[in-house]
Amino acid sequence: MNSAARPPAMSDVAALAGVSHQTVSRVLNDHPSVRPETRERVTEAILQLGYRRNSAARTLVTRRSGTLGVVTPATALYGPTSTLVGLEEAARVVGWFVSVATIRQFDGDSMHTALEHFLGQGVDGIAIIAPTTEVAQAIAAIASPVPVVLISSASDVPPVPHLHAVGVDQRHGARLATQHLLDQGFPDVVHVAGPQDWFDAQDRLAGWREVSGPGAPEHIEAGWDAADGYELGLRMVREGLPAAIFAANDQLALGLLHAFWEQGVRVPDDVAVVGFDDEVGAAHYTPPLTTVRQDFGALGRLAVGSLQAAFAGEDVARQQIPAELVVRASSVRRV
Amino acid sequence: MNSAARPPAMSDVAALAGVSHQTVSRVLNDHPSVRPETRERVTEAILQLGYRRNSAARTLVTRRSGTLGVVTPATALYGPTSTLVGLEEAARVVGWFVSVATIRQFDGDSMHTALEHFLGQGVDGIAIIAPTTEVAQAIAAIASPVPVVLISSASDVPPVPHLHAVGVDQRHGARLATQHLLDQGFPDVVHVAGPQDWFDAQDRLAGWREVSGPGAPEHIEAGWDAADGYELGLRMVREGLPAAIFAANDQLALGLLHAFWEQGVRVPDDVAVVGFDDEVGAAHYTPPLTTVRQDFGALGRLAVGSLQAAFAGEDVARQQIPAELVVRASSVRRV
DNA sequence: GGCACCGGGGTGAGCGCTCACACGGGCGCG
DNA sequence: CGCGCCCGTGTGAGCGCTCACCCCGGTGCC
Repeated sequence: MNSAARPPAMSDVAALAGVSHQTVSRVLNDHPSVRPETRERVTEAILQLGYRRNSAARTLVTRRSGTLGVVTPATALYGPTSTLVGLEEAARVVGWFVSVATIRQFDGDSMHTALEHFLGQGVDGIAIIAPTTEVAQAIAAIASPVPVVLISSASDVPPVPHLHAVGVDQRHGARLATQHLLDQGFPDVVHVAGPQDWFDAQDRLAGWREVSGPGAPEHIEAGWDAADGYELGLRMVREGLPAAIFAANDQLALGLLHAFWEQGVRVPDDVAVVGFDDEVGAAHYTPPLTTVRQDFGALGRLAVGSLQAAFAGEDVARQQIPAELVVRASSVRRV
Repeated sequence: MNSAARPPAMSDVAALAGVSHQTVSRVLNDHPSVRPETRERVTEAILQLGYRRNSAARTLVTRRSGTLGVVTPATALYGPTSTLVGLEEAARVVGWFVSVATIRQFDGDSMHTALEHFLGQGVDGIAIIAPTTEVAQAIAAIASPVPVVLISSASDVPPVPHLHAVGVDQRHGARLATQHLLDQGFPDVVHVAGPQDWFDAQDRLAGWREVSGPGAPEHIEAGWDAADGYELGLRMVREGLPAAIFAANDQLALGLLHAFWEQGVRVPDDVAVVGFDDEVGAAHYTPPLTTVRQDFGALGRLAVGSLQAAFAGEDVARQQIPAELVVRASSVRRV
């Protein structure tokens, strides 16, 4: 075993197969003009030596690393992590590696650090699971030599060169949820909105407003956490319950359900609740939660496709994926 | 602007600063013997040119990519995603990049593909969020030229060179949960176990058995999903309720709570429930769930530390982190 | 028969960096 | 005063690959 010494290089394979290093390269890159028997000889030498192409050398000369950098918030939240998984799978299909950087804060500094991190690494493209307006502004301010795709529903991403944007149509999802509640006969629908510096929160609010109309009550702004929903739920019980609530995500809805259950308020009889995300477990909340599902697999594919288009020099418009309503017990009054 | 042409190289910086490329390299690598004024001149040239060190070239010559490969299941499950986040943060602290590969199945083929993927990329080390025995066996069968750390509670990982293992002490956590229920005065504790090809499930079962003793009723094996817990809960209601249940994860517990709530069984009055994971939202289940929390940040640091030790040639034993019990309403009978 | 052309394959340069080593000058010390 | 040593810096090789180009021999066509 010479395992520890130095991994085999292309020249070693070439020597063993009795060809030039260039022929080995041709075999590796599926170049057509190699005789089948030569190809086979090379392939066997590769196997025998346990040869693996050195990607650093390849990257050095081609100036392409085949790596996609993904910036994601440092949380185990359902949306971002699902998006990450979707991205990884889509990237792998087209032969890209995925490198990850998490950020704790969405300020310009963190974003700048993360981008530098990736650019120094030589990624070919960057995807940013970028929820807040602040992030978007930070991105816009940084001149990236590689294409960047912003994954968010941002309806108003500033038009920056190299900056694409894809997302699930949050507004559409919010319309579905709100309309569903209205269709159930609830006279009006209160919206518990997420932090308004998040695009998703903005768009869910906008979708709700489109359907509920100008006469609807004001929305209530909250965070994303179940604790926020819980506090709010308790306050509602004290100050008066609406007929129906559209919560900006499932965690908020979960907190509301908790508060209502604790206070003896029945859902959906006393108040109907709809969430957003269809988190793992949402089908087993008490009661099972009506919510809006996003196709993160499709989202990942869309993001990757968008980057590929960017490489090809195409100027892709913003692309959106429709959302899907999942109706469960929390919004359907028993007859 | 010559931006599109070719990114500036070390030699460009050197020319601008009036030094040799080697001096630039020394500045970049914080080599002590550079005069402060020279250093400053170089630094300024770097800034002026927007120079970024080409990591491919660096990797090529040093044979170190500074990249950690992480293999993780392709799910948004709380445990794996939290571990991933913990790993990324720990890796970044020591200056490593994190590259991710997700796998859908835990068979040897998938693992082999993922490892080849990383080895071809030239990672310096690999962390495997490796839940099943099958994965561990697959790893053991692959000779990796770089250190591999298995992140799992596996008590019986086969001793393979270069294969380290770290984890949260699942058995300890299970003992805490079970003992807590016994301390509350519940005569016996039924365990709803996870899939027994998962290390975590095995160890949680083992910990439960250690405390509950041989006289305890048989455990019930299930999956990891809330749906499994729900089915089981319904069956328990039909066939007879235990006094207390220790579920192998929070999702199972959530399903149980759902079934019980639906059937009018009160928790914890009729049956107490404890979960495992302390997922986001567990504090707002109905009722709030007593569960076992794992410190994923510490886990990531431990894994990274273990790899660093491997680089240093140390032969590190398996390392475990204690778990922590979080008591909430689902297991505490109201007085 | 001469020439173009194409399949199959080889040669050499160079990507941008680090490493080993060389080199000159100042300083301490015998 | 001479020698050695260290500080600060430069020189050149080479990491393993791809790209541009060259070369040779067989085939088809005028």
